[in-house]
Amino acid sequence: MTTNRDLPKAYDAASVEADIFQGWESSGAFDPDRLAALDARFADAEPYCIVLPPPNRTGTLHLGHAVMLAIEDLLIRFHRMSGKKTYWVPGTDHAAISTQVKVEQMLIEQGMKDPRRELGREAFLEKVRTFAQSSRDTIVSQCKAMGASMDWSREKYTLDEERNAAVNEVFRMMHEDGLIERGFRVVNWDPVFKTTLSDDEVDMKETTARLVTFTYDKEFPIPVATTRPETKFGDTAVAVHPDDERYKAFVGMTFTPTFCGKKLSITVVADEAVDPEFGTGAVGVTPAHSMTDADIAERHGLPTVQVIDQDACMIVDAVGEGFGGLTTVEARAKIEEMLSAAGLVRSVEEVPQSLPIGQRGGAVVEQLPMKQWFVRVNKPFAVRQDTLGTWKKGDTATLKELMRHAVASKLITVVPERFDKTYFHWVDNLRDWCISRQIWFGHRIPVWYKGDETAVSTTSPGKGWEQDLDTLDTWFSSGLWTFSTLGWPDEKEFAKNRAYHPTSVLETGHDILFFWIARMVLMSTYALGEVPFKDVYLHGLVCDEKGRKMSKSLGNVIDPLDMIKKYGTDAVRLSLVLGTTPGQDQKLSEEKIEGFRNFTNKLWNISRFILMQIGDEGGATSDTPPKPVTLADRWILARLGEVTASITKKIAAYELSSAGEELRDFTWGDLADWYLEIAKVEQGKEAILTHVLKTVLALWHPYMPFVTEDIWKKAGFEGSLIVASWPSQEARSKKQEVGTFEVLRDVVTTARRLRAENSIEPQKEINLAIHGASELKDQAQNIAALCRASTVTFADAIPEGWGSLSTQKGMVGIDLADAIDVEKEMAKLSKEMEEAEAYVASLETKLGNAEFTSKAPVKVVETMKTNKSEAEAKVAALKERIGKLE
RNA sequence: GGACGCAUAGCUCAGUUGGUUAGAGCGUUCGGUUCACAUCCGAAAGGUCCCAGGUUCGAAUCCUGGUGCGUCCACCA
Repeated sequence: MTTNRDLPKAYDAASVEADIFQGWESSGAFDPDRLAALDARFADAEPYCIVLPPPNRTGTLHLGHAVMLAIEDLLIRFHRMSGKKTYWVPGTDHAAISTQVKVEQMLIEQGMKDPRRELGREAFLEKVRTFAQSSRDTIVSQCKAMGASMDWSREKYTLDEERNAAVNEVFRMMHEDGLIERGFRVVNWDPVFKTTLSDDEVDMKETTARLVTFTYDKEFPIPVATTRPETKFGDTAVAVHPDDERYKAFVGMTFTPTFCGKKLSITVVADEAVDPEFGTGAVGVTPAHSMTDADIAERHGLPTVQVIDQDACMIVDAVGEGFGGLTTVEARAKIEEMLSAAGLVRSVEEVPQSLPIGQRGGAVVEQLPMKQWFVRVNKPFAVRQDTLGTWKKGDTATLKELMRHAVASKLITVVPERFDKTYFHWVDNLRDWCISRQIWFGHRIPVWYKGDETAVSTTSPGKGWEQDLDTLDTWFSSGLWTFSTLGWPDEKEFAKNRAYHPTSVLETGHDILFFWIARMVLMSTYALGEVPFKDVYLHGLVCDEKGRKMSKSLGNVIDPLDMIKKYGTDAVRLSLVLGTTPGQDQKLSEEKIEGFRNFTNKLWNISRFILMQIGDEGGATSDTPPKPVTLADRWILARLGEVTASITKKIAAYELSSAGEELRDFTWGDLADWYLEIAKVEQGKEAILTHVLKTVLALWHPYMPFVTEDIWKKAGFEGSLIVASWPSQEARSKKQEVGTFEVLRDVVTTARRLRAENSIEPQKEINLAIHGASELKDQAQNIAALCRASTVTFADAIPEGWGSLSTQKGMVGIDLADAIDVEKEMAKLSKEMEEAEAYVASLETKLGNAEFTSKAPVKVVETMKTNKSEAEAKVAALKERIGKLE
């Protein structure tokens, strides 16, 4: 074996990462079917599968994606090392409207006025496809830069042929089951992009509006209030609360007022939805332009009159003279003017209002009645197969019930758990899902019409059939992602991958719970009768150091690639995983990344030191832990076992941050600061050092794959770390060893403090006396080295004239060559004694309390007793010392 | 309007079923040319665990109420 164990002084991530990644990829470690060729233990291994939440092909990856990749890669690497056959499915999302809008805006910036009209459907789509392709290339290279160990040879795309087959099949099935229907209903309409939007694609923007209270005409008895006077041409009723005494007499009556030159037919209806406290307690009902009004209209069988068209203009035929063709805003002003002139306005006030805004383009969304395709979430249907262990084939259920049950039954576990509630709330309030879009980029609605749309087909279209021009909501295809990527509906292909579904975990940002997670549950429970994943892990959003969302307009965006170049991928990954909590938004600063760059370098130097100790020939490479010789050996091996067991448990429980922090504290605080320092004194530790290094590199690998793999190779360890075995968690209950070592630490730290307090030059060697830690008698050599002492004596008392400090249960002293300030020394010791006595007293009180000793667990009482005797020993030592000084 | 989250050292955050004297990183101060590392080493200072009650032998932790900040959902015309 040729090794090059002379590492440079500092780790240089940029110079090695690309090669390391290349090595992994070509080795086949990312491909579940090639793992067995790398290590036999994968041959009949349990499957572990994550589907990558496919990034949108709208540009480049941001820190949110980086978090996702860091966490998923961590989980994949952990499970791969643990011996699972890991399959991380990569892919991208066409993101229909987002991508189309983006390209449209780019073309407009390049000088086109109306790109869609100018280019036509095919030429425009070609532009979109070109953009999507280049975006995809960028995304793939960014994923690789993050070290993501997914198999790009199996890449999927939400808009490729196989996924289209899945989309068409699910559509066909749902249509057959009556779950997808075409209907004339009020939908969200974006008048700028000229497409419908789902409820989830509409945001509410806080503004103020003029609330006008008026009557339709002089004779109409009930005043109503509105912020949208222009829609009032479409009013077909006035609704009041059933218990409202003011209006009871009018309920059931129909009036025919003339509103701004147009004759209306207004029926007064009683409906629970009306709040009698608000405004006049009466609502003008406009079924065509409000979903809530549409609901009221349905309950009372009221007609619908549309007054606004798809350009957000008034419809000529439906409105009063002079209004046809005006925009809604123009019409609004004109109506208020006319009402006012006619003396019909009771009051006008500014009120806060939430305006519906299209999530992508920012246009004010109109609610219009249109003929569209809907997924019926509340409609009972006969399930196609045994479902979720609860419904037998043929049983009746609704999609909403399936969605609810998947999580309520704990078939899916959500981390953090509290998002259950959010999910249930969303599911319970879900309305039918409008899935047809009037944009061009996306899956075509798989429906063909003949004649005057009288004949409809969802399968093979013949001659004379025309396909629906609309496309599907992008979430329809992403909802199928967990199984469409595994080959469904192709039976042969899906059979090959069957063991991977349900996938192991779905990891994504909590902001996407409704859009995506819920829809995957819907699709999977419907089409397969099973959940799409067993666990859901939701990470928080990445904000800037002030807690603000990163955005281009604020100029606070941190580009992951910049950070990777500057600090290395491992540092970026650590900064995104450690110091975070699932579901909790995190603040990220460049300083944080820098701190973790320092840690990667620390690990590098720990390795460098160990490799120098081992030398080119030395060091056992056997996996069985070597025999410890000294206290420090026993301690480090015990701690290593403890830490391995603990972080294994934590990672399995998704406590990724905590596990990483524990490992960091061990690596830096135990291994580097103590064990390696002692190794400089106690020679001949090649075997243990090698074992510890191998174990630590393996434990760190899921978190920081590059530096660990680099060291592994340079150390000449066998094979590739990516497929090395996860360290065994052999239980090592060596509590007493750990305890004794803690005493050593305490003594050394106290002696160092004593040095610092007395301003003893660092190079100067001291004489050290230790009182009350006789178990350390065989550690004199280590203590001497760690404290820079020329002599170490274990004494019953600290000699007079020496400086001293108390330890946990005794004292240490150093020879100050009679340069001691007795008064100062006394003051210091008295203070220490006071504190120690107070502590003893408080413990005495507690231990003297019969209620405490009888009710508290034995363990707690025992620890307290130990503490008390230690503190008492300390007090005794202090007392003696003070006595001497006096 | 509803739901959820957060509030602990100057800053960012841990604190896992309630249990010793509440921790870490960064920052600060002091000291360092110790042959792995100054991207480092040693030491120190720094806390009314948001407030008020309650439960308990015992509360940062559980309960009630309040305050401040944030997120999501709904939305009153």
